[in-house]
Amino acid sequence: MSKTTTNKDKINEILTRGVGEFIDPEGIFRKKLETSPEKIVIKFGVDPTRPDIHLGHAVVFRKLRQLQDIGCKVVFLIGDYTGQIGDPTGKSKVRPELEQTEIENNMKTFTDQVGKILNTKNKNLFSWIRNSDWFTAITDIIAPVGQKLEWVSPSKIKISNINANSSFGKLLIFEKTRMQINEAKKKELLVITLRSFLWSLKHITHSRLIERDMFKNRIKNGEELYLHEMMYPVLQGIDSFAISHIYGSCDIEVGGTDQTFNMLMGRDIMKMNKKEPQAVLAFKLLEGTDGKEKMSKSLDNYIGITDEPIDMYGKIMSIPDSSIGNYFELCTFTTLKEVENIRKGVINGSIHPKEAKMDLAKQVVSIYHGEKEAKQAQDNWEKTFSKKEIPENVLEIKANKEDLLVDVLLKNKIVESKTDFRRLIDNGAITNMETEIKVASHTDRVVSGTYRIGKKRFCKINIK
RNA sequence: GCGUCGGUGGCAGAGUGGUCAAUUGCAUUUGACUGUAAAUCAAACGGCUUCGGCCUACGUAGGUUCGAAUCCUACCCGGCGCACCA
Repeated sequence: MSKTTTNKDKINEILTRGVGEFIDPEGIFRKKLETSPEKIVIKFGVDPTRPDIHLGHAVVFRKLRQLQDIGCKVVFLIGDYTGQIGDPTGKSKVRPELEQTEIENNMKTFTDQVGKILNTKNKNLFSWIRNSDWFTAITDIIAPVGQKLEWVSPSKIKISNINANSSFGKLLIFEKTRMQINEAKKKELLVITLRSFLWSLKHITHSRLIERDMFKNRIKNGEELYLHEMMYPVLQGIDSFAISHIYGSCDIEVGGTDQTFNMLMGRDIMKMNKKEPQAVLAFKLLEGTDGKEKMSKSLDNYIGITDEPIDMYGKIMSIPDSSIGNYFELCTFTTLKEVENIRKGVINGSIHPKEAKMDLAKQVVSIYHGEKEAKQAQDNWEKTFSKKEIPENVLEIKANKEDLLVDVLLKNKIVESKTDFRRLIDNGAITNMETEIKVASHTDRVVSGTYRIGKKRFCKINIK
């Protein structure tokens, strides 16, 4: 097989696996990907408030990694400015300096996590920028009261004691905090003013906006539709234009299928600004461990990529059978052909769903923690749940022998409250695994040993 | 701005003076069955308790009453309708 064919296969896989929609009408993106991938800039929008990454996000990141591997550059777009508008409190003030450090800290933990999947070190392959960089107006800047600045001109002339909230002070802060100058080394600033914003709006019709399903449904149900919500797709589109301007191009935007409309809006806005419109790659959404809703932190049905191997393994084992196929497709490297076989096998009964899930869990844990850890997690899982033995790595707790069991468990946050503890006792949910005796009284003193609380909670109590 | 309806436990949503820690559904927890799956069945689901009770909760603050989620007053927030608009 020649090199080009291998690449074509790879590219095909990238553009189809787990993909809900791929929009590239003129085939420009595909062609560029085949001929000069190192010139490609990929935009990915990141919510600044959500630093914990789960397998659902990982689907996209893994895809981005594959694109990096053939030379594409990934740009994270932090929607900090647009995030503030959506913020219901509406009280957050723009304090660029504070925010800059805060966001940089967030991004640090974020890139640390993402770094498990993506290459976030190589500047040719990775960069990030926040959209407040071009949306913030100088007058938006509010410095802490009384803050003073000093300015040194190119000819070494010093001006001290500048009131940070004066126009000049704001200008200095503005200039100093623009990432497009500091990071992307642009000489001229791109700033979206009301004028340029309205100019963009001039090209977008009402009917174009309400094509969006979500908007349509709201209108149909007689629900409210606020103007700022309608502006979101426009702002997101302007982001694409901005990235194109700052990084030279913005060839494709990736996101979940729920973002398709917004991402398409970027094409319109780029066209009207005489930029090459981005392609759009929308991913199927991964369902959570409940198998119903999409994976999200707020629904508590997520599997974090930094979850301990044992937890990760266990959570995957608890997904419903109907999700096995999707998880294989979206979370592993198993070939699509093989995934199809597994899907069919599980349905017609030739593959035991439990076996399929164990394979799945092991593969996923391997990706994030390595094969050795995955093997251990599997052994531990089998030992604990198939053979009902005491698991490894149980939380160990020290206690005094006159302590009550309730207090020990409560102190270590294993039970929520004393009442919670009573309920568990009444239901026979707490067992000493060594003596195999169920704890029957609310007022028992601690006995050393390993306890099982319900199905999933374990702890080992050592008496001092 | 005027009118009107409403704000209840994680969510949805009953309750309109005492029997209300508050019907019900979803979610959650536990037990049974299993493959720690789903489905199903059973139970629990504010906190503390010497198991008698006690304390805290129905937007916020007051008031009426022996007694308030329920009535009154003010305020805050939201939906809907009407009007107005540089």
